[in-house]
Formats: sequence, C-alpha cells, structure tokens
Amino acid sequence: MSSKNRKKAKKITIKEIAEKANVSFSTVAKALNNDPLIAKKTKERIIKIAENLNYYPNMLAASLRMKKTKSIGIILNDLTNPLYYETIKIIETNLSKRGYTIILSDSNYNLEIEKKNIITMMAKQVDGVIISPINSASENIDLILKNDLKAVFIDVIPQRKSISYVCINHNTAAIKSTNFLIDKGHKKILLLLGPVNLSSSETFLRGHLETLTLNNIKKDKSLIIYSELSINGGYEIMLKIYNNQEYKDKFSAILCISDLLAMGVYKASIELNFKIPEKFSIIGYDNIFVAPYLNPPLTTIHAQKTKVGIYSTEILLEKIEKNIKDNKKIDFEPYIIERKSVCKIKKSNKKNHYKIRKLK
Amino acid sequence: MSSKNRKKAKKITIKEIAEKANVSFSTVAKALNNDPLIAKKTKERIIKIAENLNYYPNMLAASLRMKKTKSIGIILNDLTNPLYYETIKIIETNLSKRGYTIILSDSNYNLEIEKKNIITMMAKQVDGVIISPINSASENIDLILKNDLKAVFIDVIPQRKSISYVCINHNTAAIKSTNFLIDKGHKKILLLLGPVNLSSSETFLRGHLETLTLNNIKKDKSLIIYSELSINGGYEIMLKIYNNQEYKDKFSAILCISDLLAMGVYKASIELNFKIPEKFSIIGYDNIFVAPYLNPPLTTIHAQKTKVGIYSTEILLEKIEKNIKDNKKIDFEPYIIERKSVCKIKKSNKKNHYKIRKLK
DNA sequence: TTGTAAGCGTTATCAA
DNA sequence: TTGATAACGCTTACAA
Repeated sequence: MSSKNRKKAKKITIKEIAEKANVSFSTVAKALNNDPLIAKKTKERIIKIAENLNYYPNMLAASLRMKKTKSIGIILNDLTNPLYYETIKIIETNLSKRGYTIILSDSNYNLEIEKKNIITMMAKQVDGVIISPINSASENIDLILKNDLKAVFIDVIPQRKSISYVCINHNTAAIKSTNFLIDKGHKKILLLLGPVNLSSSETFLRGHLETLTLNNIKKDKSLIIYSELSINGGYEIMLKIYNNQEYKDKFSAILCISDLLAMGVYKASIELNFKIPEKFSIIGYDNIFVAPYLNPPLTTIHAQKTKVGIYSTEILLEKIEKNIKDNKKIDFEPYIIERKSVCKIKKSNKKNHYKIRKLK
Repeated sequence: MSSKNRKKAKKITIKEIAEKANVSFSTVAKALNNDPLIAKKTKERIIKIAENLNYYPNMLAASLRMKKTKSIGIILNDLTNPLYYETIKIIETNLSKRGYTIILSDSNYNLEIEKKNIITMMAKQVDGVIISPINSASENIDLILKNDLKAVFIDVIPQRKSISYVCINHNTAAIKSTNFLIDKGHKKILLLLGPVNLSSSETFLRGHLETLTLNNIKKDKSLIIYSELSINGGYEIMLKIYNNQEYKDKFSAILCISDLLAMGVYKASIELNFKIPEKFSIIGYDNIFVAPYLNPPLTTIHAQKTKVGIYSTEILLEKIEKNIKDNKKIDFEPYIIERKSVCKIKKSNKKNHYKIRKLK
C-alpha cells in the first residue's frame, strides 16, 4: 500500500454515526450528550460506534450553537518576562481542569496590538479574558466594557468603576521599597521604570515621590528613567549613565520596577566593573524565580504571582458560569524580600551627601 | 440612568448591518470581505455602517463554514520552564503577524493529559499544532497521524516516518557535554535526567553512555538519576545524595539535562555548603536566559530556542497554507557555552581515581 | 451588481 | 423513546 493510497481521514460527524447506527442524527447527538431520554441500549450502541469511528465532536459547531466556547483569552505584555510564568501556569492548570482552553496573546506594551488582541478574542468568541492592560485609562479598556466582554484585569487597575481586577498594589510596592532604601541610609535613589505609557510605571512613580517627600528628600527629575522592561533595557541605561559626568555621585541605590531591569544592571556591573551593593545597592520588583540565584542574591519586592492566577481565574469563572455581576476587586500587598543586593550606606557618605546639599 | 438600565450590548451580525443598509445580508458579507463584485459605493456605505455599529465578525461561524480556524495549538510540557518562553514568544509574534491565534496547553509530562490536549485541539479544529511530545513512541503520536492533524514536533523526534520536526539534537548534546567533562579530567560523572518516560532523557542517556564507552570509562548505574525537571527536582536529588555514603567520592561532575536541574544543584550547594565548581563541576542544558547570571555563571549546552520557534511555525504554515505534504526534518546542533561552573580536575584526583579502579 | 439559498456540525424544540 | 427541523452566523455558488 503506497502512501498515496492511504485513505485520507475524513472527519467523522454525528451524521456518519447515525448512518452506521441506523438512527437519526439527533438521536446520536442526544446519546453522546448522555440525554436520559435515550434508551440505555441505543445509547451504548451509539457510543461504541462513535468510539470505533474515532469520533470527536466539532466544538466549533457546538460553540456556535450554544454561544459558549469554553475558551478564555489571556492577553499579556511580554511572554518573555518570567513574571508571567507562574501566573500562566496556574491559570492553565485551573482552567483546563474545568474544561477551558487558553488563547494566548502578547501585546508587547503596544496599545495598537492590545486593541487587535482584544478584538481577536471577541471575534473568536471567548467566554472571557484575563488581561494585563498596558494603560489604566486607554480606549482598549472601554472597548472591553462596551462589548460586555467578561474580563478580569491583572497587574494594573483600570480607572473605571464596573470592573474586576486582581492586582499587586504598586503604590505599596513603591512606598515599601523606597522606605527600605531610605532606612538603609540611601537618599539618592535612581528609579528605573518601564515604558512611559505603562500605568504601573505611573503608579509606582507616584508612590516613590510621595515617600521621598515624606522623608524630606529632594526630588531630582534626572533620577527618574523610563526604559524598556527587559534585561537589555536596564543594561543600556547603565551603560549610558555610568560614565556620564552628570550622574557622577548622584545616586547610591537603584530601584528597579522589574527584576529584569535589575538583571540588566547586574549585567552592566560586570562589564563596567562596579560592585553590587558596594557601589550601588539594587532593589528589584516581582521576585522572579531567579532572584535568589543572582550574584549577589537580589533584594526585591515580592509579587504574589500564583495568587493572581488563582483569583483571576476564579473570579472570571464565576462571572461566566454563575453569571455573577458584581465586581471583585482584589489587591495584594507586596512585601520586601531582603537578600544581598542592598547595603547600608556608610556614615561618611551621608555626611558627604549633606555637604553636597549645602553646597547647592 | 441606573446601571440596571444600561442596554445590554447585543452582539451585532451581518443581518443587522443588512437591515440598516437596506441590502441583503449576503451583500454585506461580500462587502466586508472586500469582494470586487460589490459596487464601490455600497461597499463603502456598508463598511461605514459596520464600523458605526461596532461590528466584528463571528469567527466561529466563518471557521465552521470555511473549515479553517486560524488557530494553532501549542502543546508543551511545563509552562514554568523558561526554556519554552523564547520559543513561545517568537511563535506568537510570527503567527499573530499572519493572522493566527495560539491555543496553549501544558501536558505536565503526563501522557494522559497530553492525549486530552491533542483531542481538545482537534475538537477546537485548530489548523495545526506545534507539540513538544513526551514520548517519541507513544500512542499520542499516532493519534495525531491517524487524524491527519497537521503537526510539527519540537524537542523530541517521534519514531515515525511521515512527520515534520524541528529539534535540538540531544544525542550531540550528550556527546559534546560528556566529552567536555572528560576533557577537563572528569571521569566520574553524575547524570541528572528528566522523567523516565521522557524521550529526551533516553536519547541523552544513550549519547552519554556511548561517549563513556568510547573513552573507556566504566559505567555506573547509580550515577544515572531520573528526576522531575525543575529546580526542586535537582535540589532534592542533591539533598538525598550528598550525605549518602554510597555516593561518597563517586563523582566529581554533574551533568544536568536541564538548566533548571543545575539550578537545583546550585540551591543545594548553598544549603549543604559545597563549592561549585571546586567540589562538583556542573554543566547544564538549554542555556536559559539566566545561565550567565548564576553564581558561578553556568556552563551549559546552548539550545537554539528561537530558531526552533521560527522554523516550526514556518514549516507548519507551509503545510497549512500551501498544503505542502513532504515532511521537513530539521535538527540543530547544540554547542557548549563555557562559563565558570566546570573546572579542570586536579591530577592527584585522577591518580586517586585509578587507584580506586584497580582496587575493584 | 445584488439577492437567494444551501451548507458547515452542532443543540434544542416540538412532533410523532 | 426517537425523529424532523430550525437555528447559530457566516461563505459561496448560482440565480436574478
């Protein structure tokens, strides 16, 4: 039998089963859906035939008819960021346990792509989405609301009322980390944020500045830097800054809004040959799985990634399956995990700092 | 206007547009699909109306009719493994550029779940799948073939003829890494594999054993350990072995089939207070993005993850869109990236080794 | 250039 | 207990 002769597997449908079983196709449908009205005998017969024919149902047809797809859209911003790993894993586990399937997409921190992704999800008739939106006030949020797309937002809190979200409180993160550095004697802090249009950058910045104010620390615009959220982003910033006279002695600590940025600083530290934390103390955000393995182990703000996954799917499934209308708003309080990348600043330095301030 | 009164957004279809435009719904369909037969004027009118109504097509219906879903199934084994993310990222980027959507699932190295995942993909009528199968000879492979599901296999090479795959050559990986260790003077190598039923464990083991034979090194079954493919897997193995008399002085290097396992060894090294590479040289596999940041930077075998993503989507799309039947078989030759986790073994040790052998 | 109608594979209502 | 039929929202061949 040559491979040319191999019979092309025709997709078998309930009609074919009906033919073989000598019943109508609607009987088959009922039998396969375990309808109690169908006689046990015929039911068993039909099921056996279906198995023999290697039948599996066309969910497209069923979904079209039932207006339920058992698919959930997941819209994230950079699949390469380990921040997402744990969240995706638990979402997949929980959803597939409940018979749902995941449609995954990546917006790349780009509002146009995010819009396209949302529209695709609607076109594919997902039962709901879990989305990490780029901007808390963008039109894309309204697009979701206007179309009654069931959604739970993660990571950033949209500026709308009737919305469910599960987030890490970035404000708390900023306050705790800034205070942590100040407590260690750092008054000159370089802040590395993500892209400007990213709402979490904004929120974090606000918390940071407020904390500086409360501690009577002068703000310095040049110490706030927006960057791509990646190792390379942090790395390139450091390359630019390190030998720049403008930044000489201007900061003793670097607060990074993502552990990836912190890793970029680590990378630069090797190339530029500066020591962490002796030269610069570093603090990250997210507590990605590698943080304890870095050299030195990274002090960072822990984000409850698994919890975000668990709660977001739970809330979404309630909306979908129990048609629950009221919105749940959950935010987790992140906390510092102290490791070895932040050191106490020496008194002498502090003095030095005051001197400089007085000289101004 | 109370929120109760908010008009529920009815999903609008071509029928509604047809009504508003005073044409038949098939005219609308053609207009929206840019059918050249439709008059420019009406076309523009219809498109405008569609936009105003905020119409987006129901792809379910279209897919059912056209027998094309523009969805691709991705079936992997542990979404928590960083190994996958570079691949997923590029697959997502390339596919979404071409109008495809990704349905993602995780088999957890479990053949039952893998089977379920494959069936779900078929039920959802994906146009094709990219799958990292657990076992190269499992029934699940046949399930795919029997149903003419368009597929490209990654990571493991199925033992079937008419199949397309894009893989890293695990045999080469094993040979190169084993030789690398031997060249550095290591003759007592502990091999940390993944789960037993995982084909890559098998392939790797074969290459390793052959290389030992070629180098006249005695094989020792107790030095081959199967483990869960995770940080914790490697960690727990080390905890068990380290203080076990049976293993005392039995190995000087650890060859890990995954960088995650290597990280587990690193974790254990801190807890048990042994030095890498002084006490044990470590070599990993995959070259995940963190490898250079570990302490010490991990010497590992580089796997071309991005290339796997690029080629697998390319091949799959050719099958789907150009209906190309012949199978492409690509395997990449992995190569060692030397960093700091392997050291040369001291002469004295070598002598010691011979002594022990003679004593046997 | 536009409209009619059949069909994709299901589910679900009603009739037999 | 089973069967006929309409419907889900779209594409497409054919008729007008």
